[in-house]
Order: sequence, then structure tokens, then C-alpha cells
Amino acid sequence: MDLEARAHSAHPETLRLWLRLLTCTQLIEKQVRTGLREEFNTTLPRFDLMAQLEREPQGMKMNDLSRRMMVTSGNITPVTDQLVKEGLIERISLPDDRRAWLIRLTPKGRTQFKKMAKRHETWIVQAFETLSSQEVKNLHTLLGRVKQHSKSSAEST
Amino acid sequence: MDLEARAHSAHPETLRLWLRLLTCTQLIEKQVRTGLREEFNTTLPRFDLMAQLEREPQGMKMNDLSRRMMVTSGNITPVTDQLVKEGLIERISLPDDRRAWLIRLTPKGRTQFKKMAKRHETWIVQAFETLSSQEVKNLHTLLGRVKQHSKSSAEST
DNA sequence: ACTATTTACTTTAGGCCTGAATAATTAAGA
DNA sequence: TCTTAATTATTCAGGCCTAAAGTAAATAGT
Repeated sequence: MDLEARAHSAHPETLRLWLRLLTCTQLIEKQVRTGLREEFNTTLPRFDLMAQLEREPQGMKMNDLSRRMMVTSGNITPVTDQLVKEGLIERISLPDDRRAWLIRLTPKGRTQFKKMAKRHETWIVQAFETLSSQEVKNLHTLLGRVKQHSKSSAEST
Repeated sequence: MDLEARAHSAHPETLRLWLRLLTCTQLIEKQVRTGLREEFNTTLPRFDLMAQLEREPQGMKMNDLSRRMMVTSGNITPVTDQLVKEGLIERISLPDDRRAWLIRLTPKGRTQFKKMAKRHETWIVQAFETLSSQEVKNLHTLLGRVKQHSKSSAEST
């Protein structure tokens, strides 16, 4: 018994789908959080932030980070503070915009991230190993439509 | 640009699927949270708790609630406190187990929940309206496999 | 009956998240 | 230029979440 016990109503299939989506996400997220904590003594938001930076070697502004990570910018400050304290990222001031910072992985951060990403990948692969590669593709496509739809209706509000 | 900019590695399809799943969940959840806050001045965990209770008119113990909602039991206490304070649920002491409480919706809570559930349903239906009913079914089935797989591997740890 | 274990709930410390307010800076328009 | 608006980052209050420790009560084994 879990979240999905919640379904009822006039559109039961859609509601059930939503609850199942939630359940899957929560189950997998829980495993990832536990793994990051136990093996690397870190958290998912910190890992996510480093993952964003790894894709942008020249660095990112905190604002870009908050948009990419889909959290409010008030949130990025403490996570950044913590990672700076651990020496995994660095803040660089921008001469042409004194309000903003450029955030980059340090060499130590890059090394550490690579280790974590490798483990992260095994957890994720394991979570979906029950699906064939065709099924993975199907899921990806269907969810792509949901994502686009949700994004466009969010813009119009 | 969003979370999905994070994908790379030896199993890119699987990682991309995971990030897309996360993105979809977060987008929809955000809409629901905003709706609950703006229209009903409440939160998703409170709504979820009431939804569980609505399915069990005879009431539930806090432990059952935490299992169903997939959160730790330390979490149920403050959410329950708040809902009791609002008069939406009630704590009833059990004569045959003085450690436990039975939690039930009050009539006021039941009325209020019905209003919220109706709106909640429109948000969810809207989120998935881009899919045909066959596609909803497919998604539900595929995610069902993922859920079962994840649950059974969680048990064995 | 008595002790040990388990179960139900609460409490605590630490962290993330939101929305809203603030300060500092930059950009835009009259 | 000079005022106004927008942008960047930080801070705050409130709430949720976890893991871990604590309390009280029930259960099991001896």
C-alpha cells in the first residue's frame, strides 16, 4: 500500500498515472539520496548543482543555476556556500557585472564529481533495468510530450 | 534549458529518461503546490494526508499514514498537529493501544477535502491532456514495472 | 512474573524549498 | 541626465523532510 491508494474520481486513469509517476520518482530519488549520503556524505541538491557546472566548464551565474535546477534563487546561495566551503566549487567575481558571480568547479570538485556521477549512473541504470531499450525510448517520448505541454501551459500563466 | 542538460555517460538514454521523469514530476508538482496555496491556503503534504484519510473513513494510525505517504513518521506529527489546529482532522485515542492514535477527517475536513480534490483533479487532467487514453495506459503500465522493480530491490537491502 | 525486544509516536539537528522582502547594480526611457 | 524599471544575489519566516535518538507502551520469550 502506498500513495496510489489515493485515486478515485471521474478521471481515475489520469489520477492513477500521476500518483504512479510520483511514486516512481520518490522511490528512485530516495535510493539516490541514500547512496549520495552513505557513499559520499553529500546531498542530491549539491550533486545536481555540480552536475550543472560540469556541463559548463567556463562557469555559470547563480541565476542560471537556479533556472536550470528549477529552484528559486534564494536556494542556490546556501548550497553554493556549502560547496565553496568544501572546496568543490569557486565563486569568481565578474568585472562587467558587479552584482553577479561566476561559479565553477574546482579541479578537486571535478574529480569528486566524476566519482559520484559514475555511482549515480549505476543506481539509475539499475532502477530502469526492468525496461527494454525500446520501452525506455517510448517512456522518454511520452514524457517529452507531457513536459512540453506542462512547460507551455506554465508560460501562459 | 533545464535539469536535462545533465545527461552524459555510457547509458545516456537511461539517464535522460530519469531526468525527464524528474522534470515532469517537478513541473506538475509545482503547479499543484501553487494551486493549493493560492486557492486553499494549504500545502501538498496536508492535502496528501487528507487524501489518505478520505479513503479510510474509520481512520488510520499515524504509522499507517507515514507508510502510505512514504515519509518518515517524525514527519507526520507536525502535519497532523497543523490539521488538527485547523479542525480538519481529529486524533482519537485507542483504548486497546495507548501508544497509538486514530486519525480521522472531521465533517469539516471531509467537506473541505472534496472541494480541493475536485480542483486537484482538473490540474492533473490538464497536465496529461496531451496524451491519448491509450498512451496514459501505456505510461501507467511501464511505470508499474519500474515501481515494482524498485520496490522489490528496496526490500532486499 | 520479568526481562528484552518491538512498536508507536515525538523530538531534535541539519538541510532544502518556497515566496516575499531587501540591497546593490545595471539598463532603459523621458 | 535622471528617474524608473529590471536584474542579481542575499536574507527571512514558515514549512517539509530525513536520520537518529528518546519515551512510553505493548509483546514475546524465559
